[in-house]
Amino acid sequence: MQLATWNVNSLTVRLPQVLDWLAANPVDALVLQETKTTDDKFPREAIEAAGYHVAFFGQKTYNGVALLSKQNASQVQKNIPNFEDDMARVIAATVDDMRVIGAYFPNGQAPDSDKFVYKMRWLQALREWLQTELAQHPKLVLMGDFNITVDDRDVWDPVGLKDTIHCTVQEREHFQGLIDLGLRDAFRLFDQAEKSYSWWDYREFAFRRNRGLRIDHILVSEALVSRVSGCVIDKAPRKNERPSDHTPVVVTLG
DNA sequence: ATGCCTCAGCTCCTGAGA
Repeated sequence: MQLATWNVNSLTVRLPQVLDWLAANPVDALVLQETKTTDDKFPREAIEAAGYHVAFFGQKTYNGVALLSKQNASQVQKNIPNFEDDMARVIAATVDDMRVIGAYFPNGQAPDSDKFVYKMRWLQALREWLQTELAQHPKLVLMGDFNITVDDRDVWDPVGLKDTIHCTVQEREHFQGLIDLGLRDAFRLFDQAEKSYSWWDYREFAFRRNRGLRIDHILVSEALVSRVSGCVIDKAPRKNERPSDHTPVVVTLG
């Protein structure tokens, strides 16, 4: 079984790439972030025609998430319960025997901004909700665009970007808070190439120069760790014409 | 360079992304 996450930066623009990628990588579930489309315009038919069930939760212009799955998804949850939020950032569902959560974490903009304050509040609410989710669903996968680098290995220039957005101590403490709930960073369960990233700026030939960040993650609960047989970043879609700035991350479970 | 790309939209500029 394979699960994947991809921030597509507009599903309207990237739908053909998503369908092509699924044809080549028929994963059992795929969560998307930054669909940037309202639910009435969501391309449900095209995705169902590709053999996937789909649950989605969007808004105009910004944010928006979706969960595609070969098996039917039940108990669909949109956003964090009991956390007031204007933004469509979370979609969760039960697929097979697993709770699958796709999330688009707030960007945060800058450590001294109001958006950073919101990011901290959102992270705290996510952690509290996940604690209850884990109690109900010990087999749980949290994946998406975290907008957090876990440590300096995830940063192309850790000196120059020290304490900047995605690299602050506060963000990393929140990431560790998720780990402390009993989750593991699937990518680091395995030996990986140095300078492995999941996002590259569109500017300054950042992809070609591999000036990137690893901010897209897949966390698996302890109950699933023994089943995880691999986790890779698929850089191929970043080489497409009109690529997303993010590329998919894929985990394989036995 | 508060820039460099890319996307959406109250679209020919602006806000946001990371």
